[in-house]
Parts: sequence; structure tokens; C-alpha cells
Amino acid sequence: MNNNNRTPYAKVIKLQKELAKKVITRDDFDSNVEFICGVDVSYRKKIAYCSAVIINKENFDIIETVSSKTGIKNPYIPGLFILRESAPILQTLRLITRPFQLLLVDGHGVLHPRRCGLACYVGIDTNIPTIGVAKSLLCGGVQSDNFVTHKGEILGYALKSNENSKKVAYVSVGHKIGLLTSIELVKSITKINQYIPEPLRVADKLSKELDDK
DNA sequence: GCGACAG
DNA sequence: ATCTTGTCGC
Repeated sequence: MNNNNRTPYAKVIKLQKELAKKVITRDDFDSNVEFICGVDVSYRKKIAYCSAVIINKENFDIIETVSSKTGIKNPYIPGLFILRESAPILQTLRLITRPFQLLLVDGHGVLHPRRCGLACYVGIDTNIPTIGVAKSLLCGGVQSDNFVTHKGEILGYALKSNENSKKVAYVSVGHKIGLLTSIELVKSITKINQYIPEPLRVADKLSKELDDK
């Protein structure tokens, strides 16, 4: 193998660095948040099963669910998650017919080595206010106040279902929303004794139930 | 150079 | 993420 074949991801890394400059990390939406969409992907064999769920912020009612199957075209590489999950997610979001004001993605936003995780990529592509929610840390460390910093920057927040829970949801800005607003909105859409916000929890369950029969 | 590493 | 049985704990 020569050098050209050894680093096939240089272009994606460059794209992430460019997109990182376009991420809006403050609240930038006028309508009140009434409906929130969550999108998640599961895998079986060589197929990616993706589901998106829209939930009413006030009563947690499920407003709409859509799903899609996509062939896996790229491997999972830490830091380059967009390579594997962005296509299935963007395709599934196109199937939605009901309006929603906020998008939750199963992966980090700016809490990323290059400040451009999957949630930023999807948020910029769709131009929808987006929050990244991940179940584990890719970079950075949790401070005593539960905020997560990386190289001196406050980029995320470790949200626990309760004080003595080991389960943590790492929240970070995806696009067009501030970190503090992100934290409050994620908290508001997460059920008691649960650490994954409803839209994502339901989308995860649905994607795993999809069958290719 | 070494270890870590979203799903 | 997925592949997987029984098992520990509230």
C-alpha cells in the first residue's frame, strides 16, 4: 500500500475542520419548541436500520415515526462517525412529514477533537437546531460541576438520571443552539429514572425492531 | 512513540 | 453497534 491508500480520510477530516467554523453555538430559532425529533441507527449484517421519531415536548406523545434501510458503505472510525451514519440519517429525515423544531442525534456535537461531530454535520446539512447526545466520551473530561471540557474549552455536559447512577448522557451543541439551552431541553424531554431523552430512546428501540423480512 | 477512541 | 447464557442485584 502506498501513502494514497493509507489515508483515505484526509478529505473528511478537512471537511470537519471547515464545518466546525460554521457551527452556530448559540440559540438561533424563533418558534417555541413544541415537537422534537430523535434519530438513531442500528446495524445488522451489512444493513443500517435507521428510525426517526417526533415527540410532543409537553406530553411525550409520539407524533410520527419513519424508518429506512441502507447498505453500510463505510466502517466505524472514532472521530469519523459521519462517514458511517450521516447518509442513513439524512435519508431517513427526508421521510418525515410533520414539522418539528429541534433534532436530537445519537452522537457528539462540538464535543469532538475537531469540534465537528455527527450532530454538527447533520445540523448544518439540514439547517435545523440540533443537539448531540452520546453514551460515552470521545474526548475531554468531566469536571466536578458535570461540564465536560477539552483542551480548556467547555464543550459538553454529563447528564445523569440520578446522583448515584453510572449511566451518563453526554450533551453537546450540534448547531443553532447554546449549550445551556441544550441541557435544559434534553432534561425536559427525558423521563424520570431514564438517562436517554425520549425521542432517542424510542428511535433506538424502533430501529432495533426493524426487520428485513 | 503510546494510549484512547461517538456507534 | 453487534454477537450471546447465565447470572447478579434491586
